[in-house]
Amino acid sequence: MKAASEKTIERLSLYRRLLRGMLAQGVESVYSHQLAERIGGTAAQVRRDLMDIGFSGSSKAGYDIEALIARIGDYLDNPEGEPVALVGMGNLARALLPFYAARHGKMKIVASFDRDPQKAGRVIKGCRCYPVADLDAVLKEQGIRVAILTVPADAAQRSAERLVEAGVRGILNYTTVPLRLPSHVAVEDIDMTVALEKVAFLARRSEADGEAAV
Amino acid sequence: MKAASEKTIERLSLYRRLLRGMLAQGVESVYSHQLAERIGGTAAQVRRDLMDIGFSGSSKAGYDIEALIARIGDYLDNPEGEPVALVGMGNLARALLPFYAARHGKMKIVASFDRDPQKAGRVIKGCRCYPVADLDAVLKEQGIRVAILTVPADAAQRSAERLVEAGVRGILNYTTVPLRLPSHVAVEDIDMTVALEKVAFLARRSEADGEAAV
DNA sequence: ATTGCGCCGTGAATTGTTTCACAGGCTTAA
DNA sequence: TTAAGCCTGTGAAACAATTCACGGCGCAAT
Repeated sequence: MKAASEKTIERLSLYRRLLRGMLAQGVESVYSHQLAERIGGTAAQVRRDLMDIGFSGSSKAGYDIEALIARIGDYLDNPEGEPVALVGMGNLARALLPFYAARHGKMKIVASFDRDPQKAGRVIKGCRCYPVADLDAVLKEQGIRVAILTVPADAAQRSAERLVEAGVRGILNYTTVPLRLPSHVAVEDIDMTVALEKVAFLARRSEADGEAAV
Repeated sequence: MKAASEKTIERLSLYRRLLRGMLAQGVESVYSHQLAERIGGTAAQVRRDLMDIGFSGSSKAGYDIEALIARIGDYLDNPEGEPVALVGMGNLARALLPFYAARHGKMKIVASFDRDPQKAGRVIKGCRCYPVADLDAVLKEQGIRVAILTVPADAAQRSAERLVEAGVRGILNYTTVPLRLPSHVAVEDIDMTVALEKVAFLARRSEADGEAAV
């Protein structure tokens, strides 16, 4: 059982979400090919992923869903819980908040920050918004090590650096700026512009291929 | 010059954005290692990507920024322009709209759709919102082949299928549901939950590694 | 019992992506 | 005009991820 790859991590998170849904519907076990079909992958890949985290099924009933959810939790989650900060309380952040707030489990947005003094001090959608000046204090006090970055592009790099100084070790970057940070900080970019251009390109390309194949 | 990989497509889109910024600042040319530094990659990778689209620089001045932007445009963009539909006018969509509206170039959100009759018929943030019943007609009339999906999870699969029936060939999926669609349809998932869990996990793992290395 | 079937676990092969490393070109300087 | 330096373009090597393919197990049916 060697360290799972990043791709595997992503799929584990996805498996868990699907499994929770299945469990809620009363399903108790699942075969690799069933799970594969739901995520749009192959059965071998599912088996490989679960092998990577040392989880075993049986040839009879496949994988026990409840046990698998638990195992994925053991593997992915911080047992202490994971407090998260939301930095930059703009429109996007406000749309994201209820989304992440509805999460079950360990991950929880416990504080937000904004430059605008109008916002700071208020409680927005159930989340206390602090002025940026308090960033260091709040993060340290609450032991926050993961942040979601939704500030305007021109503030991105600077904000990220402040976060790292305040002890943050993982940043989910909704900004369009590629962050330059020390390598011990994990950054995950969600680049909505790139994603849209990519899908448009692929749509065109797959159409062209289709024609070519006729 | 064989077909560029998906990873390369993503980077091309990113290069272009950075190059536009550089050009706006009066920079006229760039070396592969400079571009690499900005995206957090290697010089060899940049050169390989540009080679893939048949773009050449010179050893003297590196790559001509203006020409490179143009070349990437030729490669990625639909010369006819690319009208895009936004399906599901919730909070997230409203936050995304101004974001995508600010795009330069070919890509443009020209119509949105919502189940709620209150929203349909209105113009929200400069984008006309139609009732879902008109989906087929509007998409065909405007020749829309790319859509951004921001409906609630329980409507995702069904909405996606309707889009495909109406001629859509690329979907940017903000939903948490993995879509099951014919393989000629390009789907790009933006899974915000998975991304957050991943970054939290990587943050913890890299910390653990750091300790282990001491 | 014994045979057949379907599924898991996994080494090996394959496919895809990144990095290495160097030839060749242009430029500057002695 | 020769030498040195820095950059591009690119085969080849290295690395990573996915898929293949088969042994083995457990159940069901004959």
